[in-house]
Amino acid sequence: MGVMERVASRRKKAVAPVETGAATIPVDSLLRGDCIAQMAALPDACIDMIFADPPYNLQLGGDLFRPEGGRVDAVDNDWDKFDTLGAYDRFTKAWLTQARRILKPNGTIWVIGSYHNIFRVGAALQDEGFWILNDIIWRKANPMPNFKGTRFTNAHETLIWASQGEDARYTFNYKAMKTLNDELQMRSDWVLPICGGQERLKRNGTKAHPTQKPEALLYRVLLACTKPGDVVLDPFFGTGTTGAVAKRLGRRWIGIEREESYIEVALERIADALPLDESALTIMQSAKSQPKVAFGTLVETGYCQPGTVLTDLKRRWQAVVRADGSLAVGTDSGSIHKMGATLQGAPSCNGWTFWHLDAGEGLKPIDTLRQTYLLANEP
Amino acid sequence: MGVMERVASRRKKAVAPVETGAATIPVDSLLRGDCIAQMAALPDACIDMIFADPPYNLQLGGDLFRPEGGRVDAVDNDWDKFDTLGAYDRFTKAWLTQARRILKPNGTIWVIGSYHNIFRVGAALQDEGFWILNDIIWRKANPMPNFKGTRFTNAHETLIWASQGEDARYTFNYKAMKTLNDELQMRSDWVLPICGGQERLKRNGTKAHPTQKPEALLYRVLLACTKPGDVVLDPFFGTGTTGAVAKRLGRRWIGIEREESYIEVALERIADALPLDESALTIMQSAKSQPKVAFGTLVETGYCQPGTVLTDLKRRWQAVVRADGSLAVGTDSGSIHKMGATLQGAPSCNGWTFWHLDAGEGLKPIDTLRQTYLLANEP
DNA sequence: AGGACTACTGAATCTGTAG
DNA sequence: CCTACAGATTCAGTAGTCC
Repeated sequence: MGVMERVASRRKKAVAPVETGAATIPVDSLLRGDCIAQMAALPDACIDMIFADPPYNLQLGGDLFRPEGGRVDAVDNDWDKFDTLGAYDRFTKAWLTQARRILKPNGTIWVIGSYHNIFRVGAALQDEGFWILNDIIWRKANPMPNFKGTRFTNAHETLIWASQGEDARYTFNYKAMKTLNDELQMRSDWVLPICGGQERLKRNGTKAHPTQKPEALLYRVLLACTKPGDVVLDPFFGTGTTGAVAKRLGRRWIGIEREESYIEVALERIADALPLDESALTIMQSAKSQPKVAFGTLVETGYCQPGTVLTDLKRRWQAVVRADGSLAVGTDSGSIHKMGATLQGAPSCNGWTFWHLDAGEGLKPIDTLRQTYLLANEP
Repeated sequence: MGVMERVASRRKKAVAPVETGAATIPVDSLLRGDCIAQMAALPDACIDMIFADPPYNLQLGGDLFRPEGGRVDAVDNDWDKFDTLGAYDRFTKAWLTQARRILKPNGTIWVIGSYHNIFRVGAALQDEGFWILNDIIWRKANPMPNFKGTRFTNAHETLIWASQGEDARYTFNYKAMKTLNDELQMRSDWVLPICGGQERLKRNGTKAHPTQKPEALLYRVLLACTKPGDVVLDPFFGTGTTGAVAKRLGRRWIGIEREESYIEVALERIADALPLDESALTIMQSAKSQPKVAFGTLVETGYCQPGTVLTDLKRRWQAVVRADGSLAVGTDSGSIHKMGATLQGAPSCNGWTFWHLDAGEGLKPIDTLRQTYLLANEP
């Protein structure tokens, strides 16, 4: 039991806005202008859910070129520029304060970000009194690689889901999530593709917004944590993914956006949005990747010790497993597949079936190790 | 705003400790007591990597960090929350300050946590001047379900990897990670099982430590970001997973722990850990770390005759090798890299892979000449 | 129609050394 | 501090063209 639980349990009164009842608010509409000013104009406790995709404050350096020569089309918009971390924190506190005020006592807030900003946003949420319910990892099926080989591929973004306080009740459609996930509890990591193809909105042939979010992501968020008819506010509306999905799911929406070019695209898009049919929904959500296991994982997890000697079925060659999952044969080394191919003079090779362990009573392919691993570690 | 302001301004001096050279520090050993006091006793810039799994339950460290006199007078019933979050932040800042001081300028720090504390830790890292390189998601293959069905199954933990500053160099064994992941770049989401079965340390039949980390996790961290012989410090040592894996991988370790019951288990465990021999420890090296060969050397030594005609893969251009190792294309000339870049209109080009020899049965990159040369002339 | 091949793209804190 | 330059570096997916 962590400190935050202990502390909040002493605080019995939830520090949350008061329900105002039927205040008149502009639903299914877009408010033009600065999100803090526009939120300030809304009454207390009128929103069921807030979904926010604030600027990430990326702090990119110069141009980045791909290995084949192309230039990466980076986010260089003014709205993502902040002079200091302190300035970003003040901005975050300002919009979170308003968000907390207009959110109903039993409403929840979702915020999405990357490592550039999400830690500051998460700390600010806690400082404001929000109670974190989950952090959710959007694992991108097809992220941009790290072209220079300097870091791990940045293959995910983080969402935080929080209520007004520890004792607040909130909407969580447990059964719907379980159904969506083939009768298994929905986990905190979601595998979804990035937004591209037909879904990606274009203007004059180029992307209308640099960071358009996939509808599948919003679909899951809204389906999990709102009821039909709920009012969903997105203070950083962009091209209106939140509005489009809300409309499709029978939720009401309010968007706030200040860039006229995004507004045009968003309104047109939402006007065209139709309720999704079941098959489209199923496809959208079933980005299940089959479990792939790298040979290196077996080394890391102790299923195959570094130093183990492998051989091919005819015992023509021997290889030693190294700490990084590579195989050493004489002075040459490489992955199980590469070394198998090299030794045979073949263009490719399935290392899983080529390499064998000497198990005393005979050789067995290393694929059996993978099967053992999968048996022990499949959900 | 102090540090935060300075760090946010790009390309400025990294606020980092000074290298002290050969300071005497106690390696491969466990220091008993409070981690802040023990780190304070270590010299500046003596550690290559810090791996930290800090508590988020202040029961472990709270006594030292109760608010001193003259503390913030918080308002109404928020005082306890503010007070306790503040105490956790002071604790975090205190140990991070020491960590930053004892870490070498080109060392890196890893911290693991969950949504209860990771946002505060991440923000504190940035406030101290650390530069986040990646956030990593440990995706648990077999997490504890959410029994009450009130939230998403909490199926991951977050790690942050950071350097001393934006311009700091750091160790990242890119090629080894790529090999470990079946020839694909290692991503920021790591699928690994939780610690259980034989690996889970028991004492009197119950688990010896509530949050023992799997060795596979530390294995990947240490393999990715340290070199053999590096000194790895773990200020929240627990049952010594970091020490056991460091010993296995030929890294030196320092652990700090104050609970006697964990210390006993840790020392016994590390004593039992078997170090891998040097051949198994060898990992795949990036081309970056291979000895450089100038193209001119290949011309001088006869591996490529002056007058040889080179072409790109699509045979769009032809170039003639000159005696000084430069290439002539029409009236223009320059290095293999410069000419490749010029012809493509690209900012840069790797001439070794751009230019090809016509070898009768097909084109082969001139990089194969370099490989041949290296094989024949390496010690 | 369909397969092979090419071109392009996505929230990216993306080089290192010598002079 | 700067500039110059050698040279290392990419995954999954969509769309279009050609045969």
